[in-house]
Amino acid sequence: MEKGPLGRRRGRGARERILGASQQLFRDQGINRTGMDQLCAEAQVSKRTAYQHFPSKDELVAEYLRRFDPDVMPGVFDRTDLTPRERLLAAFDIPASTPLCPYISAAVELHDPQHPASQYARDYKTAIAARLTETAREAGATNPEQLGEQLALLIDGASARTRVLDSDSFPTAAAIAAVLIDNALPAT
Amino acid sequence: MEKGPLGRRRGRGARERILGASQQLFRDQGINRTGMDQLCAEAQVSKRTAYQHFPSKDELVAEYLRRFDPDVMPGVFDRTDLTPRERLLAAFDIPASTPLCPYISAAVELHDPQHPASQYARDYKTAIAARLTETAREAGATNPEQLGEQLALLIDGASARTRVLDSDSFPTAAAIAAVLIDNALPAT
DNA sequence: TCTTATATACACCAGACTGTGTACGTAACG
DNA sequence: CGTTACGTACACAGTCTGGTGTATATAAGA
Repeated sequence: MEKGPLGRRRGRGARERILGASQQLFRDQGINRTGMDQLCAEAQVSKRTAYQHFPSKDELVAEYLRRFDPDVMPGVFDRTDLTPRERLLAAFDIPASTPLCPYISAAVELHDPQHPASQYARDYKTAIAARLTETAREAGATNPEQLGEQLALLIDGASARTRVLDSDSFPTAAAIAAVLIDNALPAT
Repeated sequence: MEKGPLGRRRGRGARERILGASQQLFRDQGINRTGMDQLCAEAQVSKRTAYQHFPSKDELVAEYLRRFDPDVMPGVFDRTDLTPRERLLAAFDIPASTPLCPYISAAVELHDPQHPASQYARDYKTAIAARLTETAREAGATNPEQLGEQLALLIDGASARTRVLDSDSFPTAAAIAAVLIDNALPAT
């Protein structure tokens, strides 16, 4: 078995299997309803091994959230085939695969702003708002910070509402976004 | 002890104390993190009594949500001293007392659309949207249903974002609401 | 080869959880 | 008064939880 560019992955990759199972189970069942026994069974990893990689479940949850960025909004902001305005709207084209932004879920389930994972949740939310702001600036918005923050709020609103009502709310959010963007751009 | 208009309240009102403690603890700590032992201690009720009033914790949670309506947005929609437009905006004047809409919290924590309480959560969300729609119609919006749904989404977005970021997002939502309302009203 | 890190199987712990069984008060109401 | 419904105290069952101890296998790297 070849070793990767980093010194890691010498064993059989138990750590990655654990994180993979975490993504699936934490999203499908929630964090609190997923026990370590079930998680280890799903990952085909002994419980002892899991606790050799992660000192506690809380730390595993934190790492699960830290690893999440690549999956959400994968290339929306990097699509050069779209105008900045189209890129802002593309952020609302979510194929209903996401049951609920896992960061909102985690913040509710953990219920403790001091939890190591809660910090990652805030960081991620801030990062998304920053990218929206950046794109808004490219689009020529008069107040990019405001527009970015507003669009971020729309995304979270659609996520939450989709979860509670069990029906897709992103189209509604996209409609609002279109209005806001048109209002924020001086003239086209 | 006089008996009320209904045949109820013959005893010493354990049921009301239980529901009162539920409101406080479920909101402050979350549902899953609040055990029945703690809840009964807070309500100064024996655990046996609690289970004589509610067949299970799940049913207690359902009743807790069912009883919630009066507390949220108490008289916003009934304030005759405000114009319909002002009433729509007043819905975003939330004094940061609400940590997170308990219905969103419950939907995330329970994590089961079949749960008896999840139905109440959907009902409540629908009711709020309906009242917003109604007020939007009074205000003369061209598409009241759309505006009502949009404003409801803003409230949920502000709730969720306030929770995750630990900072008040309702002003942002109010700003969006003002834009949407102005856009939806033909002319003033 | 031998050493060392990684993973495994499996039993086990202490605590929290929801929910119940039992026997006992006590206030209301006829 | 006595009856009846409500409430109490307390122990306990059964289960799940996160987390650990121990002894053993296996593959990588020297």
